[in-house]
Amino acid sequence: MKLGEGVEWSLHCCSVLGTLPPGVALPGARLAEFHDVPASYLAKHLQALSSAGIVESVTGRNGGYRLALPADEITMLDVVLAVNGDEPAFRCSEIRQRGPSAISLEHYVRPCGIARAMWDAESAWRNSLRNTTIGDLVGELDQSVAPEQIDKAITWMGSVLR
Amino acid sequence: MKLGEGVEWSLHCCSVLGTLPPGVALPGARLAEFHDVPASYLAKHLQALSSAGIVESVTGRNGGYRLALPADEITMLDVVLAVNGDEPAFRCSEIRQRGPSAISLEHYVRPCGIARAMWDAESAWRNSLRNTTIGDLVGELDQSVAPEQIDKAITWMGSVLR
DNA sequence: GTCCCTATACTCGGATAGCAAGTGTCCGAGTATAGGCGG
DNA sequence: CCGCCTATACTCGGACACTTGCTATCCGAGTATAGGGAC
Repeated sequence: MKLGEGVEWSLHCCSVLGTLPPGVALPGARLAEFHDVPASYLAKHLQALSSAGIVESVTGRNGGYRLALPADEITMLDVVLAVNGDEPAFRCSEIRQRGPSAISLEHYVRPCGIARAMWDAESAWRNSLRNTTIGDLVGELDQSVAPEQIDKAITWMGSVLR
Repeated sequence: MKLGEGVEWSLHCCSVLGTLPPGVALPGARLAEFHDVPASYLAKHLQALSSAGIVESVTGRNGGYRLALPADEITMLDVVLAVNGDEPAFRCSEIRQRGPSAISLEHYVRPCGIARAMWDAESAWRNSLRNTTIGDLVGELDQSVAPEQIDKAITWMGSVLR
């Protein structure tokens, strides 16, 4: 079980976009510069976010990305699934239907206990992520980020948005 | 986020081993045959379970694998972590310490909200898996497996264990 | 001064290589058993 | 008939190829803007 690096980047990007004034877009290249990550690769994930309807792209000059919904209506789960794919982590291959003790297919009506337990665990994981929105992340930035860094970020943002 | 196939195999193997009389060992090749999976590859995961102290190997003729602990003392989480690695799925690369708004290292004392939320979700996942033991899985086999299949499995097992 | 047109520069989007990890396989080291031999 | 010894066959354990998916990159299509020119 491993989560791709793009998940972290995407969540940070959404947080940044959530701090912008409504309607203002930030280019992908600027988002990459702000986080010091490869711009070309970040673009791939921003594309996924765009396809999922989480961010929307503004083309042309002074274009970029901006949140497609209010920050409070975007959950962390939405972002994670958009970037990492919405397939469940555990996939039951029904190996109980194979081997020397297999019986006719019609007897397998109830999922096996292993699959149920794994899916329950994944539901717990998803529910936890569903309980935090991008708006929550933005709201607690002043608690986890030093004021000095916030000032620098605001200054940089002002020079970029122009 | 994707869980390797070996996780499923390992959990099923532990369930099977949990049904055996105490002290009896089942060779990896028979476990593979019972589940109809590649024996050579399953051996790799059984090795991991052995290293983790979940199963113990009995060498030589009539050897094989058996649970190293009572089935009620082995949680699903133990098995999953042994096979899939115990690294957290989400790894914070501290990208907030990079880019144009970075400040001196000493200001980053509290983990960022994103990492905290991701870790909380993973804790929920782990806690859920911790609440189910191999013994629980064995105990509910008669609810999720048809009696006919149980009979066939017992018959096969008897012919193999000799 | 105002409006329109064009060229520009900037944006996103998808198609294209490189690499790590999971997947699959193999052969060698070690051991408990089965059978034969001697007493 | 009983005990010992040896050869065997079977076990696990680690070292070696292959495939999938994540990582990283590039170039082309499209558009809002900026500037210049005409009215």
